[in-house]
Order: sequence, then C-alpha cells, then structure tokens
Amino acid sequence: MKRMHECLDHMDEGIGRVSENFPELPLQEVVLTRLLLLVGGTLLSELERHLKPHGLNDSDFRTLMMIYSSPTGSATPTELCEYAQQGATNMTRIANVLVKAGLVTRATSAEDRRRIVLTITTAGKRLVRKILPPLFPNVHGAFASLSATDKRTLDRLLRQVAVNIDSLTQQDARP
Amino acid sequence: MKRMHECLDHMDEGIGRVSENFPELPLQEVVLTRLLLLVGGTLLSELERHLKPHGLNDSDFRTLMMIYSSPTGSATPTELCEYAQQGATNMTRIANVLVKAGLVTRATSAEDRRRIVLTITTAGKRLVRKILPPLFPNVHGAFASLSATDKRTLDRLLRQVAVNIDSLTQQDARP
DNA sequence: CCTAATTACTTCACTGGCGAACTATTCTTT
DNA sequence: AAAGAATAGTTCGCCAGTGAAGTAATTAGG
Repeated sequence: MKRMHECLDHMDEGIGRVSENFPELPLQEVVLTRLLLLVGGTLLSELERHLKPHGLNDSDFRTLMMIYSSPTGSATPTELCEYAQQGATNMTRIANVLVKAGLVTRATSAEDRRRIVLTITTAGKRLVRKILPPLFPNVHGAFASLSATDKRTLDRLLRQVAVNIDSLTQQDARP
Repeated sequence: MKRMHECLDHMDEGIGRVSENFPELPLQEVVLTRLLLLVGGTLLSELERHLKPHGLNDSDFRTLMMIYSSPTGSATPTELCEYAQQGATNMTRIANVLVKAGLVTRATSAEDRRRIVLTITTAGKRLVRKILPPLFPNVHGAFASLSATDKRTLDRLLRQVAVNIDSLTQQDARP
C-alpha cells in the first residue's frame, strides 16, 4: 500500500475532479466522510493486527471487554448486541468463540429461561490483563501529534457526528 | 439498536471502569479510538444502505468512483489497490462485479500484456450521475451541527491521526 | 386460562474480504 | 539469449458478518 499522505492527496484530487461535474457536491463534507471511513478502517485493521495472535478479532475483543467491564462481570447476548452494533446472529458466533476459548461461560438464566448469561472466567480476566497493556503505546501513538486541546476538540466533534448520523438513520427508520 | 447517546454513555462508563484496573490506560486516547471506530462503522453501514439498491457496496462504489474520477476514465487493478486499501484478490472480485454490471470494461493492456485496464462505460457514468446526488443531503446532514471552523478543524485532526497511524504501522513493518 | 404476540437465541444460506498458492508476462543479470 | 527475479492478475479455501426462518420461553388480551 502507498504511504498515507499519497492516499490523502489522491483522494483530494479525485474528489476535486468529481466536484467539477457536480457543482452541488458538498466538497468539505464528502472529504470528511472519506477521511472518517479511511481512519476508521485503518484503525480497525491495526487493532486486529495486534489481536490476531490471541485468536480474537475486534468484535470478539470488544465483547469480551464489555463483559469484563460490566459491574457484575456478566451480560446477556441481547444486552451486548444493543451497545455493540452487532446482530444477534453474530453475537451467537462470538459467544461460541469466547466459550470455546474458555474466556466466558454460557449459562441459561434462572428467572427467564430464554436468556443466556455470559460470565467472564478467570482465564478471560487474565487474557484481558495480558492483551490490554501492550496496546497502550499504539493507542497513544495514534494521537501523539495532537495537543490536549486538539484531543478534546476531536472528542467533541466525533460525538456530534455520531449523533448526527444517528438522527439521520432514526428518521429514515420511521414508517 | 439503542440510540446513539446511550451507546456513547455506555462506552464511557465501560472504559471508565476498565481504567480503574489499569491506571496507566490512556483514557482519552482509548475513548477517541472507540469513537473513531464507532463513527467509521456507522458511516459505512449508512452509506451501504443507500448503495445496496443499486447492487453495489462501498468497495465497489469507491472503485467505480476512482475510475470515474481518473483523468482518462480508466485504471489498472494494481493502481486501484494502492489507493483504495484493498487487496488484489478483492479487486478481482470488484472488477468482476463492475464488468458484469456493464459499468466498466476489462481489456488487456497493449504495452504490458500482464496488465488489465478497466475503463468506465457510458452506463457506468450514468449510474454515477444517478447515485451521487441523492447522497448529498445525507453527507451534508452528518456534519450539519458543525460550524465551518469545526469542519476545517476535524479535517485537520483526522489527517493528523491518519498519518500517525500510518507511521506506526510503517515502523512495525520494517524488518 | 388459553391463545396470540413478543422476546431470546440459534441455524442456515449467502455476501464480503483476506492470505497463500498459481499462471503468465516482463525485467534483470550474466 | 537463457535463467532467475519481479510483477500482474486469478483461483482457492477460509473467517466474519447478515437476513430470513426456526425453536423455545414468556407476556398480553380476550
């Protein structure tokens, strides 16, 4: 793959040429969209590169972390789906992976026997303690060139964009 | 799925609890990473929701746009791979899709017979003219709550992050 | 209460993307 | 000019994720 700045230049040029044919094209916003997709995608593959040696991908890891960080150390698939932008189907697969690796246990709830309760095991906690710290330097490095103010600003703007997109889709979802 | 602000709250709480066990965890940066992954992912599925009726996904569409926006209206798979963060394998599949849909033609280069030249057709250009404009309101809406200054700032910060991540991976890639 | 609707999870079939191995062509080296 | 290295693209087999349909348990309505 090319160096990043070449990709960015190429993207700018391409969008610039397209906008000549589409005068009403919102140039700045299209660039921002592509930037977000690019950064999101690159960040994801970089993260998964570090997780792969442990046999996990980002979904598996995020799910494990959600169970780990739950006050009770356990959660139900539906609960996890709601906050993890995942379908129930995929959560079944993730649970299979985590259970098979001995990181969580799967038990049917006593109160509601439709429900499954996933609970993190000692091995699961141990793996989290093993995986997390080596990730920190990279996470830090991704934002190394940003000032403290920059980071706060980026946080604020990303949350705004997240909410904006959400209200776009929620609106479309109404019958 | 939950409303976005609930997801964000849940994420903040979860990361907060994890950071209690890991005092050296770079809190701000972890939050920014998750925000970027979240926004990138949401943006992607929102975009593909609009593309699906036309039988394209984001990769297909981005490839078509890259050919469309090339000065000559054509490009080789390798060239496209370099700028589109795609493997050659997947580019073969994308080319198959686009050729089958009659949006581009596939011809072997005369100078170098290893090379394939993908050229956009009239139907391809027509589809671009049909797909693009309806996308504009959504693209605009995703950033509607941001001021002009905010958008310039976001652009600047995202480019910095992109370059930072790139130098992280480039560095690791050295033997 | 007993049927109907809802909820929770699973299974199946399919699309999307990746790495490794393969074929064909061109470049390099001697 | 022949052998080896490099490049371009494809094929194959695998993992990840989705939508639709299925099963089981619970809740709601008459």
